[in-house]
Amino acid sequence: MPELPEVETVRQGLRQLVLNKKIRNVIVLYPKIINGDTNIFIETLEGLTIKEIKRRGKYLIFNFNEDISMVSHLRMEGKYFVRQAGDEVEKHTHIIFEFTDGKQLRYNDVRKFGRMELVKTDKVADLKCLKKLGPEPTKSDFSVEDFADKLKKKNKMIKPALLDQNLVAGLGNIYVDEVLWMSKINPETIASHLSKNEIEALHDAIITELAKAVKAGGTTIRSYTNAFENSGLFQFELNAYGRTGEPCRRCGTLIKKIVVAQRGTHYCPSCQKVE
DNA sequence: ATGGTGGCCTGGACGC
DNA sequence: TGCGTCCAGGCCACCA
Repeated sequence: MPELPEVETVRQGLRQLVLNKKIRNVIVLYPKIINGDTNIFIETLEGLTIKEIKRRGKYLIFNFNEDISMVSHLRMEGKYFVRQAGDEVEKHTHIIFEFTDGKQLRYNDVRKFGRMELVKTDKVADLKCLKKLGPEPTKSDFSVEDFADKLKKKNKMIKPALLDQNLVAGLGNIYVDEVLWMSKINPETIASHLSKNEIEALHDAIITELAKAVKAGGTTIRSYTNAFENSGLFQFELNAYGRTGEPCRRCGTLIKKIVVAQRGTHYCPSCQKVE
């Protein structure tokens, strides 16, 4: 579910809720969520304290003491929330981190797609999944020159190219539709065919839109909530995603939904023509 | 190396 | 009401 703005919002909430808490024990109800040996996962975490929570792309990174980190990906519907020991365990809760103060951090995931794994803190950056991530979508990390060079070599459509996390990290189906609408690019345009102006507009839209969505606390379409179980607000600012049949806010043409690379794709057939 | 497909899971919306 | 079908915010293994 969550894309960069939602993961960042979860991170900020979790920092407020569980930073400096010490794990008393870990209960694993659905082991497939954990990459690697479940017993080692449990034994390693017991007695450790959460010192910091970071993010890279859509990955959450929990830093513990003892040079241990946990890399966690929520995929489509993963959520973290806090409960009190003894509270009824809800239906889709798969992992429970019980703290020494009686609070619990619970990982809940209806579709069981999420994954987490332990790694030495100094080896986090070497993880295969993190190594292939492109730059963070910020002014300081995301260079328009590098972006243009990579796009020139891509022979696939721009939508799947942006969903691939190695061009730039953090975009998912919602925000790809949004940044393409914003920069007036048709989602089926072959990436290498984009003009310099289009690339610059796209680059700018990626940085601006994701930052705006972080400020709004992310987008809640169906199930996403932050660590406090609140919805985001960015759905009210969407221009393309989920607006099938509604008028384009620029030109009034009805937003159309098609399938691109097996993903539902929303765009304005007038503003976003293939060049 | 690159680009395209199926699979992982469950539940909600919709049509009959 | 009940059943079947389709769809869903992501990623990886695998194929040509």
